[in-house]
Amino acid sequence: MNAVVKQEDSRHRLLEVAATEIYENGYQAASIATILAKTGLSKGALYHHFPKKLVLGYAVLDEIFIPNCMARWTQALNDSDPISSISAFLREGLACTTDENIRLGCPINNLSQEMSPIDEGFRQRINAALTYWRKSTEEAFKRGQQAGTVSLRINTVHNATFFVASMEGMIGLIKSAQNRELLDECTQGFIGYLEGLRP
Amino acid sequence: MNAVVKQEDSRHRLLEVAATEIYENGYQAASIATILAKTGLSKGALYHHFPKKLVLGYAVLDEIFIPNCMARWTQALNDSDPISSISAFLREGLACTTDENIRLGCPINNLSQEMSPIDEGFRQRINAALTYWRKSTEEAFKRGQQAGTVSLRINTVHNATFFVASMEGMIGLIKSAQNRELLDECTQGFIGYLEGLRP
DNA sequence: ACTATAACAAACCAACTGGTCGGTCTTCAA
DNA sequence: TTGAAGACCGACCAGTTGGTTTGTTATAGT
Repeated sequence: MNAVVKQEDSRHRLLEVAATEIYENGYQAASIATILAKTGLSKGALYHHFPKKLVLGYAVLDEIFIPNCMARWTQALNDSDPISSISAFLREGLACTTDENIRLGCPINNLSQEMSPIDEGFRQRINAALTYWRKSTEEAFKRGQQAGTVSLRINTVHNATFFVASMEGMIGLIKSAQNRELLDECTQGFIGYLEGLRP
Repeated sequence: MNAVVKQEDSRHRLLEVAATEIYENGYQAASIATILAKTGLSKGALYHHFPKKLVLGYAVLDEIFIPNCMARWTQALNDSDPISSISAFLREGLACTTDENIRLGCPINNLSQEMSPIDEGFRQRINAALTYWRKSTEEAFKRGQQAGTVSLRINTVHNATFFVASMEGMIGLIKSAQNRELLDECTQGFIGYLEGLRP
């Protein structure tokens, strides 16, 4: 019993330390040695739970990054007035963005930019997450159209895709600017676009 | 004389091979050994022209990536109807985007995401380029307002920032999707947003 | 002709990379 | 009591990393 707890403990600790390490340095530059140092575990422990570094990377994506993002988003969408709720989501994001978030951006987007071209496993996982994000946004727009809060003249597919792209782009832009003001400006431009989707 | 030519030759070759290597793998994962192999030059040659890998990286950014991007953009902007010219730019981008572009995205954005958090030299260079891009877009919007082709009710700063963000985001999104159709959808959503900025 | 210097070449280096392997300790079922 | 398996340790490995050093060749200025 205790052994099982300890196992789950070690696996979890490995996963979380690896997540922050990958978030800070990217997957390729994330060093197994430093992950082990920060967990206090040994190489044997890591390679007992994960056969390769790649598998550890996939696990971080599947079990930490993607669930985290999805939770926050789906929670913000169940509404018949998506434009308002998304705007609120943006404003809330503006408020609760930490300095670390500004510096490091979105973990999924980071991995996407780094790994998509060179590893299919990463790419497919990230693409699935982004596709889900696009689809759920698209459905939110459709619900808005039915409820009369979104213009019937807009194409929900196009705008959902553009929305997700802009979202990732905004976070990325802030990363190189490292400037909160710019995040504010961009958010206002973003909200302006969203308001333009009303009937 | 011949020596000078040869020097410029070697430096240039180094720079260009390094550029494609960095474009493919990112800066950190770009291997000096493979760059040398592809140029046919020796380590002595490289470290004669560039004292460190970092300096080579900066040079690639300063002398290849940034000029390339700037040229294409400023060329697209000198117009009193920026919305039309930007839309045309997007449509042209849609048409002339190679498979490699789809797979690898925008070199500057790649470096931005990878290096901004961990190296100030990269960050400042990229930020300067993006700032220039934002400012020139903002001025294009202003010119449009004076010419009556852009609504006076929009905030040019906010929308210029949002535009640049969306641009980078779109390229990034396509990278993980690796899907031309999605680029088309996103472009249409993008153009829809731009059209909404008219009076 | 002489010399200084630019332009390379290539052997060499310490540090680090992800990954392996033999062994140890604990837990638990038979 | 015994045996098997899970959990973990840490020495070890081959290969790679960016970077240095020593040496050679070619060219330009004097």
